[in-house]
Amino acid sequence: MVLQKMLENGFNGYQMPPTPRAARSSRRRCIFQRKTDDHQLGAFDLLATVADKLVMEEGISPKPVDTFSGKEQQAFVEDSITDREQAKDNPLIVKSCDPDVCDQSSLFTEQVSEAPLSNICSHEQTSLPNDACSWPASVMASECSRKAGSVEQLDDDECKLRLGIITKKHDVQSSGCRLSAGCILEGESETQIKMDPKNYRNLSISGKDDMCSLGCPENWDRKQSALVRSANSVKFPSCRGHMSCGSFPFNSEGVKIVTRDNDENSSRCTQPRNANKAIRRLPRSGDCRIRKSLASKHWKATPNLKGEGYNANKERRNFPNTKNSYKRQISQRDYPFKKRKLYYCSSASNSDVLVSSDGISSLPENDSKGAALLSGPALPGVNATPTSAAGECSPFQSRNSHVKLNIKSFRVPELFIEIPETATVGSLKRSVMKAVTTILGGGLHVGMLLQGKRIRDDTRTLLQTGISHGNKSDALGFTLEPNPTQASPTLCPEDPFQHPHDSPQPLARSPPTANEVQDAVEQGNLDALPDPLGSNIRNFPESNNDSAPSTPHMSLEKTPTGSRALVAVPEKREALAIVPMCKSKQSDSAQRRMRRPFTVSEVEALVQAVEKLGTGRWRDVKLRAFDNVKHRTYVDLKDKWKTLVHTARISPQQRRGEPVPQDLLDRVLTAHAYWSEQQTKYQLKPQRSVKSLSKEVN
DNA sequence: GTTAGGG
DNA sequence: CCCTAAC
Repeated sequence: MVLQKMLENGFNGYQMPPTPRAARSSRRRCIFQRKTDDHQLGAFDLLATVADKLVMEEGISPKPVDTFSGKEQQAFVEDSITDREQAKDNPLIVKSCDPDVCDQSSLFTEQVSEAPLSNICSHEQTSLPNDACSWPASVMASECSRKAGSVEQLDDDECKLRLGIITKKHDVQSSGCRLSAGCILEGESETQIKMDPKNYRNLSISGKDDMCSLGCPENWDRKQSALVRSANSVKFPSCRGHMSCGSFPFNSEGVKIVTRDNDENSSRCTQPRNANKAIRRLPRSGDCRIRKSLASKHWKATPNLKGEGYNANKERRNFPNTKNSYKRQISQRDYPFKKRKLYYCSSASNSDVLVSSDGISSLPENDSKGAALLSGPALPGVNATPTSAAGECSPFQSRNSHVKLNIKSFRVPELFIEIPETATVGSLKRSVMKAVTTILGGGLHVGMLLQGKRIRDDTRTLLQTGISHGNKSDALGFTLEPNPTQASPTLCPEDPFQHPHDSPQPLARSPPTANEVQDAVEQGNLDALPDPLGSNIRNFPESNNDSAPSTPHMSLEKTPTGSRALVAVPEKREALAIVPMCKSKQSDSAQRRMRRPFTVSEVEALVQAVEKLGTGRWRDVKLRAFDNVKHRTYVDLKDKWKTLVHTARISPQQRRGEPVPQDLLDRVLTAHAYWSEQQTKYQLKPQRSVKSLSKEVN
């Protein structure tokens, strides 16, 4: 029995009660109660269970429509009955109680005659006809779209999984229908597509604090549910609680993005009433500039922590732990004040896909639209009865030829957000929210990847496509792609700082690699900016070059967790199951520091210091000549000296960059020769310390 | 944490 | 500038 299998595989969130053989002519309501410790299980698990149960015990094919009622802390599943006539009047309803509310142990189904559907949710606009189960997925989706008021059209014979995902969108965008994953597998008891509980948690945008975060654990059992609605409008905040798996809280109107942070009083990023507009129209001030850079593997945060007095010792004190942290901090401080590209690395989970059980399906470079990645490889956790493979879409397929897919979570596309460092965390959060909603709000398309290759032929069966049960779990992947026609990526069209090429065009272009992004940031943007040091050069070397002159007022609050974590992870959101971002290699490496060529003044100061202190005492050199220049570490000075020596030795024609006065180069060679000699002497005569030598020099 | 040196 | 071995 399927249920049994599920239990064996750890899917024990629900206990199936003895089910009364309900007369199909009556409306039934099954109430599932979850154990508290299984609260992380998502609605999809429930639905899968229900679907299986229905198939196994009732012999009925679930109808791919379900609704969730977060407000009531319940999830409902409406299933059609094979007998259309009966089904029409007597839908089977499966209800899941909120784990926090319901008793843990009991789980039962009850036959409820004449259970008023309307009490559960407004079905009129969300339900598909009871015979919808017999429709081709595309038809169903179309119908769903139609009912939902969406223009979304699906390709014919689209995989039902896709259907489910897409329709979920409708569910949020309007009062549209929603397809349950469990129902996707119609007619086959063995087939099940369910969300992995753990990953399921990574799917949503938290509604708890009205903030966009990825990885809300309890998605459907929110106090407020957008799904319980009477009209087409969905309230954003409530809706968010439901953002499970493809259901994005997006409303065509009346969406108000509210963050919990009240620290932002600025009006620069106010929330427009219209979500789409909100996204498109960011304040003229240009503070919010959000660009999506496609699909990369992760988000990076390039934080900038300025305003902290600097000295080497302090630097060390502040970042005593690791070299990396030290480096990272320095890096953060180093970022130019003018334009800052913040890569939000909310978490690996945000960016990382979720794919199959064991792996991550990488997003191919050519998968341009892949903003969100959803992959669903074979589900290892489920006992498979592997056979050949078959298209799950077809109810007529052999019973034994089904592919089991497990969609653990999906990935939020990489966002490119530019925001002034004077902006508050609150505004930043809102920016992220806008970016996310912008990308997702336009609707989603689902793409499929097999072995990294995009599957474009929707008419082929899974078997023909090569998707079989024996596939490696990471072979198959799904991508959730923003709908190019609806998404309004241009968040700040009026932003004076936004150049045409900065406009998000995520949907159409290939996802840039991390390097590409970086290049874009550094070359296209950062480097184009005036040298921040330029105005400070005169004060060199004693001046505090690093204190971003142009932002004297800046009072960027330091983020405890560092700016890299800025976004995504709200400090106290225990609920957010966010995978540590440091998992990925990319996110592991901090953003490379911006290149800051040494100025002649700096070179002079360096040469002078080295002449006095000698080589090999870079920390002292740093303290002596660059003590208040945050962005120059002793390693930098050492490196610069190295390059200076090299530069001095090559012909002027070979030199690049800002020319260093020959006299300085001469001094470099002289000092280098001298100290090299001293070093040699030191090695030969250990009794004479380098320090004493330097004193002699002084 | 610093230094030295390769990349 | 990054990385890291070596100290």
